[in-house]
Amino acid sequence: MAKSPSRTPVWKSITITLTDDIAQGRYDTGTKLPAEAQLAERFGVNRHTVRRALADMAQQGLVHARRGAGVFVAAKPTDYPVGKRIRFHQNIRRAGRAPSKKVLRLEVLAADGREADALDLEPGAPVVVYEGLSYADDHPVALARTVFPADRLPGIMEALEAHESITAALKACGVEDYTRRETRITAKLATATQALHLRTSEGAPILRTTGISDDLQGVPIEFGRTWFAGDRVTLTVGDD
Amino acid sequence: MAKSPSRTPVWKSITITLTDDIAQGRYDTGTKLPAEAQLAERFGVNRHTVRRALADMAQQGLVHARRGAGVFVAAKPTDYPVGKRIRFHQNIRRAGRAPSKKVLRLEVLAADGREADALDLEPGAPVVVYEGLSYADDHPVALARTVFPADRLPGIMEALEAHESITAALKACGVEDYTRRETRITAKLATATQALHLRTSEGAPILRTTGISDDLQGVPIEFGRTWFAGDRVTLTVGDD
DNA sequence: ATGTAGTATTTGTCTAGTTGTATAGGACAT
DNA sequence: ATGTCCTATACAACTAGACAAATACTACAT
Repeated sequence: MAKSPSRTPVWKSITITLTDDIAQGRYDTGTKLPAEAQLAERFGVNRHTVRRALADMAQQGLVHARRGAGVFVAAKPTDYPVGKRIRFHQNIRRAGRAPSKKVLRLEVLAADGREADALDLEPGAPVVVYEGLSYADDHPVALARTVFPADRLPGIMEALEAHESITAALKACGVEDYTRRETRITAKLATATQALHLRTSEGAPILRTTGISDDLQGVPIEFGRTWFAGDRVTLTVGDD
Repeated sequence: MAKSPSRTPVWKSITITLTDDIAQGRYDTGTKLPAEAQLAERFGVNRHTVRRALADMAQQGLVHARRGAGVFVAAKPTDYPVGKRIRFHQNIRRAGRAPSKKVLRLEVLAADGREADALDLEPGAPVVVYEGLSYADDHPVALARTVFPADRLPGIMEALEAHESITAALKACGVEDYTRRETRITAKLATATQALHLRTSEGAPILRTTGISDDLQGVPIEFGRTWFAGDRVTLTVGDD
């Protein structure tokens, strides 16, 4: 007897294959996928199993089904440029999609060791902790936890609440421009809460970026981590 | 049977009985056995005891179970010649069996790098992707994924749909003859979907051939991979 | 050309049946 | 004591078939 029968459900492997087909551009945005019955033939499974896979993809916002018409590709995995100038709203808009954000947490705390180190502060200095979700076309793309030096950016808390983008909030605090000093990227597995926010499953692959941004004088003004749903986002590095 | 302590386990006697039933032709190859629950009732044992017997028979390659569908009597081994002239229908017919094929997928897509390289095309040029199952006496023998250059073979898509064999379809597109430039053979483990198509189990050994065919002028007209159920197919090389 | 009716196609939903897996426990031989 | 054989129960994963509902397509009358 073979040792491991079906460790991964069949429907999941179908999800992976179809998601890859879309990511590779074999099915473009807006085009119709083959009918469920045809996909069932192609994969050698019952139609219901294909439906299970498509339902999973629909929940992630990758496809959208219309009864009687077909299943259509809703969105290609988002290309997200990582470089010196990271501006979420600009990036998403450039991809022809509607950016928005939701504040999950906003409070003033004392900086811990690593935060103080990254932001060049005394340990225990007040920092504004922002946690939020970023959306593209109402689909969650990124979960971010960002720390700002409170004393260096008076009014940042109110600005973050009022303005739609972080760039706009920083500008309201007198930061005309800012650039990324460095960005580190690693792969993680989604925790339960991360999965909930990013509308993926616990244990799904996650891209985590860690970065520090400076203002034009080279003074650090932001230290944060961002988590991306790995199967829906492609980080691109290089051209900037 | 009084209270004599049976030296042979119950499950083994079930194996013997069922194996004999198959050998006697009471269950033909490809047909479904009664459900495990019914067999359990017939033998007056628990379902798990029947499963133990069926697992033993499955390991011997006598039967094959499909979750949700049933347990089926496995097909007999097939010899499959590999050489310069590979013609599935001819090969199968020569073995005294009835060939047929089923189209699983037929789409026009953009060629990826390897496909373009193999077919001597520009990357992104249109290719017809064909995926199909080949049968001998209604038993799946091979799972094929073949890529044809769309521009070089006008009408190939309709021809593949209409004609019973690939050779016939190519002839309809003006390809009188074609030969294998090279064939590579490796062993793989069956993925879930491959196993479903070939009626074997995930993780079972699979023979994979990769090949390119040229027309009489030496122009590549086909690049494809074919998967065979390793325990049911013997590839033969040499005489041609 | 245009609207309409009919047909075929496609997704949504439901019910039922089958195998795969996990857990728990009793009987029995070595 | 330990492992094998068998029973019992429950649930997950998948198949199978049928029908409803929404849409797309085609032929036809005007």
